[in-house]
Amino acid sequence: MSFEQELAEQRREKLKRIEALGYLTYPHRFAYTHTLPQILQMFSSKTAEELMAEKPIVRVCGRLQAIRGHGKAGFADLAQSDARLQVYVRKDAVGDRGFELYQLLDLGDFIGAEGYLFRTRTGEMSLHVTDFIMLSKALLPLPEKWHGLQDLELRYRQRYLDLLANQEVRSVFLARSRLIRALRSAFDQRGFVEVETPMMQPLPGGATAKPFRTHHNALDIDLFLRIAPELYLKRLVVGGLDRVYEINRNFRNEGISTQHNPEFTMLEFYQAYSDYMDLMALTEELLPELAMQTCGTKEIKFGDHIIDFDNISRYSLREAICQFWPDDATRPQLDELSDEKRTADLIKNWNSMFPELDRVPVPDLANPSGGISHGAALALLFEAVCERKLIQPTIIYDFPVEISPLAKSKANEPGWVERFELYIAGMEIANAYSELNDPDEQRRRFEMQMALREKGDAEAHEMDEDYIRALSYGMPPTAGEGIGIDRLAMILTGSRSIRDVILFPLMRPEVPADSETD
RNA sequence: GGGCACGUAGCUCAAUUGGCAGAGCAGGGGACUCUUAAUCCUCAGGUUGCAGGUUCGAUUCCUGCCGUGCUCACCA
Repeated sequence: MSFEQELAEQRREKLKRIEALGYLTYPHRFAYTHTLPQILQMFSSKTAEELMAEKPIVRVCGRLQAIRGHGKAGFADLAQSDARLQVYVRKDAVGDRGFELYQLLDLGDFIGAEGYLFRTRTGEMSLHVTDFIMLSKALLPLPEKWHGLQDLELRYRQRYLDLLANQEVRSVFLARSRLIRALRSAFDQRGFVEVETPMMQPLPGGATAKPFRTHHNALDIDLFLRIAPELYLKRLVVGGLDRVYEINRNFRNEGISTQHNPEFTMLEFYQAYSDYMDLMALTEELLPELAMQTCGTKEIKFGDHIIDFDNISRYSLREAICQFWPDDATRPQLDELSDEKRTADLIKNWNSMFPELDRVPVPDLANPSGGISHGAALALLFEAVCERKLIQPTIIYDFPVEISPLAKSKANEPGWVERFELYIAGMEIANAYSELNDPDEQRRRFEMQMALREKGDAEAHEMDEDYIRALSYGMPPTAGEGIGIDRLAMILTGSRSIRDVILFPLMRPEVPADSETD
C-alpha cells in the first residue's frame, strides 16, 4: 500500500470514529446564517468591546486550511470564497464529544460551526465555537500550505488543487469571468442578440485551419468540430438578425503552444449596415471598457510593459511593414509594396538580414500560378517584420485578398480587402472585415481557394454551396469581428501562457499507475 | 514534429568528484485552554518517472521510452 493510500485509510478510520460519536459523516446540508465574506464585511469594523457586548451568534461553514492545537483548546482557519475566519474551539465550550470530533479533523475537511464572534488577545476576529459538525472529509492531503502547489503538470491536471492552494490562480479565473460578463453586457447594451450556432458542422468553414473530425452514428455521417461560427452567424444576418454575437468554443487540430490550445473561446459578432471602419471605432471603444470592468484600470501591466487600452494606433498592413522595417537603408516606400518584383527583393533582403529566423517564402515571378502569391507573401512578411513589435494595442488594416476569402474588396483596390486585425502584446487578438455579400464574387473566391487546395494547401477554405445560396437571398452590407477571449484574458491577467487562463487545458492522458507497459 | 531543460516522500525542496537518499510542511502517538507558517518530544513515510547500459558501487554518467515546461515550426 502506498503512503498516500495509507493516509486515506487513516482518514477513513477517523470517519468511522466520527460516526461512532453519533455524527453524520456526509450530511446533506448546512443552514448557515452568513457566508465568510459576509461575516468579514459586516463585523470587521467592530472593536473587541463592541463584539463582547453584542456577542453576535452566527453559523458559518467552509474548508479547514490550518489547525493549531493547544491541548484542551485549539484554533483552526476556515476558508470560503477567498475569505478566511479563525475559529476557536475549547473543550469546555463544545463538550467532550465535540472536542473528540475536533481532534479527528484534518486539513481540508469541511465543517459547519455555530458560535459567537469575538476578538482574540492579538485582535483577530474569531468565532468562539459552541457547536460544530463535520460536513465532508478530505481523505487525501491538500498541497503544502505555505508554498502551495508549484508543479505545473499537477496544477493543470488537478486544477481544483491549484485553485485551492494558489489564491492568484483563483483571481485569474475570476477576472476571466468578469471579462466575459463585460463582453456580454457591452453587446447586449448595443442591441446585439446572443445566439448559439452548431459546434458540429458537416463542412468546416469560416477560417483556414485543420478541423477535428467526428462521426454521428444514427445519420452515419462524418462531422467536423467547428473551426469558426462565421458562416452560420452570417446566415442569421440574412435571416434578419441585424446584430448577433456568439461566445463559444472553436476547435482547431493544430499545434499546442503558450498561445494555442486546441479548443479556445471566441467571441464573434456581426453588425448589419456597417463596414470595417465602424468596427475599428467600436473596437477602440470596447477595449478600454473591457479593461475597466475586468481590471478597474485601462493601463494593464503585462511582463515588462504597461499596455494602454485607451490608446490604440492604426497602420495599414503595408504602412506597418515600412514603419517597422528594421533598417533605414533598405526601408521600402509604401507604393513599392504594390510591385511584385520589389516585394520579392524585399523578402530576399529580409531573409538575408535575419538568417537565424525562418525564411519568408519568396513569390516566384516567372511562374505566378505556382508557389506563394504576392498577397500571401506580403502578409507573411508583415508577420515576420511587425507582429512581435506590436505591443501596444494596434489595428492593422487592409489585407491581401488571397488570404481573405470571406472579406469584401476595397472599392478602388480589388487586390486588397476591407479587413483589420488587432494586435496586443505581439499577439493577434481580433480579426474583422466588411463581409463579402456578393454571392457571385463569393463563389469566385471559393474557387480560388479550391485551386489552392488542389495545390496542396490543406487549410484552404472549402466550397460551401449552402452558404452561397444564403447570400443569394441577399445579405445587407455587414461587418463582422472575432475576438480571441483567451488571449485577451491573458493580457488582462498578466498570464504568459494560454494554459493559465483555461481551467482545464488539453494534456496527454495520464497513464494509470497500475497499467502494464508492454 | 525539431531543439533545449526538468522529473527525488502526499506537497515544497536538498543530496559534495559516482560512495549509507535528507529536511520542512502534511500524517500517527504524546505534552500544551489566545494561537495564527503555533511550539516541544516522538514515530512512520522512498523500486530517486519507466526500461536498459557503464561501474566494485548510479539520484548522479550513457542510451531508449513516458510525462511536463520553454522554444522553433503550424496557427488565433
